[in-house]
Amino acid sequence: MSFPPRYRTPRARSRVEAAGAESRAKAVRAAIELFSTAGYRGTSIALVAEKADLSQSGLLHHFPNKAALLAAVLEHREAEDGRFLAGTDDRPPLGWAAFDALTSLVARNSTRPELVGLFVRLSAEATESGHPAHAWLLDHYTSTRNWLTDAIRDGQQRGEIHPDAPVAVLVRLTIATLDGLQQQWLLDTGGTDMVADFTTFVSGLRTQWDVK
Amino acid sequence: MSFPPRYRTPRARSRVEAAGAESRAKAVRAAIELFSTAGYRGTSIALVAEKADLSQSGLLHHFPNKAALLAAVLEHREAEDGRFLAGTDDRPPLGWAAFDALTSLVARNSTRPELVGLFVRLSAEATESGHPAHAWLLDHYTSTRNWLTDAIRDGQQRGEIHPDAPVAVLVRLTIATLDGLQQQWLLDTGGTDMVADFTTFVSGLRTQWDVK
DNA sequence: GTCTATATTTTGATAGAC
DNA sequence: GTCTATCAAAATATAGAC
Repeated sequence: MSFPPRYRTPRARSRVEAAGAESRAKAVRAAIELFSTAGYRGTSIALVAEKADLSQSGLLHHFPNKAALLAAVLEHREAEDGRFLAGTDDRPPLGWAAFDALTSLVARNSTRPELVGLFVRLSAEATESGHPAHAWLLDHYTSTRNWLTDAIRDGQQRGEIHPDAPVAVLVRLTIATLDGLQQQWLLDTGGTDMVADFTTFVSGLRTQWDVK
Repeated sequence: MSFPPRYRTPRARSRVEAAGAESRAKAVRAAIELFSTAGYRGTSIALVAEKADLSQSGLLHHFPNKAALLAAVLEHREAEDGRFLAGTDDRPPLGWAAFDALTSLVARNSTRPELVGLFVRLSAEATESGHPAHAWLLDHYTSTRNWLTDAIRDGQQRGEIHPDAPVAVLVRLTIATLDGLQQQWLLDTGGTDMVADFTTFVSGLRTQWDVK
């Protein structure tokens, strides 16, 4: 984990605590909205506070500083993702099914421009090694890459994906496609269909590396 | 053009003008370096000035404001690109040759992390409609898309690329791949080989859509 | 063309009352 | 938990001397 959890594990709350938690959650939502359009650097905590109907100090009561707010945002995002890719089952999708799961993820993302914006902007910002989300970003890419690598390898072992498929390259290309499509989708005035495009990409992979 | 040119067209300069132009160019170079790591929003003009061995006001003598500095940076980038994709010939590469030209571009980029960083960061920042580089970014994507679209269509007409190839989708996927690989390349500690990955992508396209 | 000095705003953060 | 008041630092920009 790149950021230590600042939420306590859920438990029964007194009424006062519940009110506080609500403000906090409101602040996180506001931060997501603003970070996703102006980025982390581009949004002031004052603006987040305003959007959350709090004073600046009221906001800073919940987070020691701006970086902590970002940490909470990232945490929330991961939680909302809720291990989406793990599938509704307990078992993660493997082989080509992993690509289907990714397609579902794209479909879901295309209804959530805020989350896409958040990710695209933070990904670019946090490439810098000093950025407060740098560790998170590294972790995100590493785990995504590992997950997809394992899925493809499993497909090869089960004779579903061709053994000659260059796994590492395909993993990087797939992730690149996902990221790049999001970038274009954000920029476009609604013209591009991420799902259709990614589907085409996947079917290209299949025609080349499917064992049939 | 999204930004009006602020450089005059080259001509003979007096010695005083030459000194001024040198400071200006130095500032642009410094700005590129800083924008490419911390982004536009993340770098102050004071820092750019320092890196260019100028006072802040000395820098602002050449550019009315920060946005103008950014405009000069973008202009410089386009100039340095020097219509790289147009090829060394007078004629732009068409059909599969366009993808070879893109591969060359990737190879060139992989020796210039500053330019890649600049583009990746600005692309993400400038997705926002209020950003000073927003128009530039739109223009950049539009012209790239048009160029590649025309190249593929030409390949189809000459019987080099399969007529059933979904041109618009391939264009978006190719651009997405380029952008996404740059993102990963920036993040990585030197592990990924953009050129090799993109080459694999292109050969995938060829095996699927080449007319042979 | 370049500098020093300064004005103005914005930002992140703290202190302390309620 | 939330607010008002306040601070110190940083950032953009301008004025005017040289």
